[in-house]
Amino acid sequence: MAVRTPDALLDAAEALFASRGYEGVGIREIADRADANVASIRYHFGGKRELYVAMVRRAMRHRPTLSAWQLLEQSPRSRRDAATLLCRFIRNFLDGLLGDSRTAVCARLFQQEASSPSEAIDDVVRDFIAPNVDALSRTIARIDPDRAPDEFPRLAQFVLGLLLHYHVSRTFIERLTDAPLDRGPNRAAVADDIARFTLRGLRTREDFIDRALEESRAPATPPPASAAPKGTSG
Amino acid sequence: MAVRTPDALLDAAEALFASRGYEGVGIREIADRADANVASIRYHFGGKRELYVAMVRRAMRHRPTLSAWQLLEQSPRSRRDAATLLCRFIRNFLDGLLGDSRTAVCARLFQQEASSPSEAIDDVVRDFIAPNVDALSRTIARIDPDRAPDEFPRLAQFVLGLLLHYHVSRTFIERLTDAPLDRGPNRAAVADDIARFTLRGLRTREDFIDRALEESRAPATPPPASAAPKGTSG
DNA sequence: GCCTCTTTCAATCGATCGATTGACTCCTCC
DNA sequence: GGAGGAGTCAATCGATCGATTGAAAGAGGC
Repeated sequence: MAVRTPDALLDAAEALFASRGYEGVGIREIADRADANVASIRYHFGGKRELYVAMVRRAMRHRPTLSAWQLLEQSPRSRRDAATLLCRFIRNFLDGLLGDSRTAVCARLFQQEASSPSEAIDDVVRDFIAPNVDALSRTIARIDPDRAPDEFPRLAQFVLGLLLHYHVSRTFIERLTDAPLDRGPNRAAVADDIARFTLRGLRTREDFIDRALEESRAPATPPPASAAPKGTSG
Repeated sequence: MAVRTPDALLDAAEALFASRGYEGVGIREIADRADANVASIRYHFGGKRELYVAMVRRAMRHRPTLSAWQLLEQSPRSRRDAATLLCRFIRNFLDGLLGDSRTAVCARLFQQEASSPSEAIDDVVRDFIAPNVDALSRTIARIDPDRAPDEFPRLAQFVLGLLLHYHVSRTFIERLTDAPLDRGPNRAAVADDIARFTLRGLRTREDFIDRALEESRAPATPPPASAAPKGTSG
């Protein structure tokens, strides 16, 4: 057998719960998708509820592997570098959010936990939201440092709000504009506009904004020199 | 009898579906809350699904009565007036969203329709989202007119994203900051920061921002003189 | 071979779901 | 007073829900 039953159940539960919600999915469908027996859910997890909580916890623990958030682990050395990094993050995050990646799944679970919290909500905050808001706050502090320290988390929420809106309200936005967010050109234009709007909100000089947007389109590392910023395990 | 059974069913359905979702509520609970019999749902609407759709349609048709959106029916005569109006709208909208008003119910239904659309989604777009985005776009066009016309709807989405984020992610934001958004001071601070962030994103002059925020705290009509801008039916 | 522990499986549990029935009450019109 | 439609009601339908059972299958130790 390729994967053990508990993992297969968690995978199936993640896909189904994320797309149709807790009440919208029955344990039989989960078991079928996982090629397992219904009773295996009770055997391995205790019940439907416990499976859901375990699935959310696991999904949130996978946060460090999401590429957009990895970007924010860098420490930009100047305001301009920080602005470039933020542009890169915004584009990367939006790509993950509107594509079919794990970011979208996380966002959907995030949304469900927000509207009806489960026992896993503490894990969602601790393992996912708090670290991400921290990292975003730090980058923002580099861009617009002349603020009281307690302002940065709120500004981080603003950036998150702008981005998540295109996930939460995607159905409506696509219906209003008749422009699908699936493909590249429209999505890239949205990312650019969000970046511009955000940098202006962070009091970035106009010429910095243009340069940051341009530099953020370069492939990998922000400036040519300096040590490689990779901090992941491998 | 105070209200007719169909209205009582719609009222009960609105409260229950908005808070727990379509799958999370049974028709018996709806009927109980409405002091009606289960069979009355089938008799008056045809079934659970039809009741839900009728409820959403009715809720969206009540949009013009939401106070924040009424504000945007004004036509500000200057950029500064427009900025003041936007500040007022942001504060008013956030108050409705985080309070217990009909705005919050609409937002919750909006959210559910976005994540799993029903047959009522066209009505949501036509009766609620499109007019509101239009009104917001027009105000934004007054504040930052030197843009291509197709940019304004997107900027309106940005404002909506910033605001709705405090509804969608409210659970997490309150847990992160340990500051409840129920009462006034914190909520007002959030509204001020959103307004400042937005106006900067709309390239408003800094001295205009300060004055707009200050003026927006005045009670009713923006400037002292001029005709009363009320355009509602009554 | 035999015992033990883990895991899987078909079958079934009681509860609840939305839908539906047929009798009953109430009001109106003739 | 009686016919007829509108609306309400308790009761029940089959289906599905999550939970649970006991037997069967597999793996490892002796």
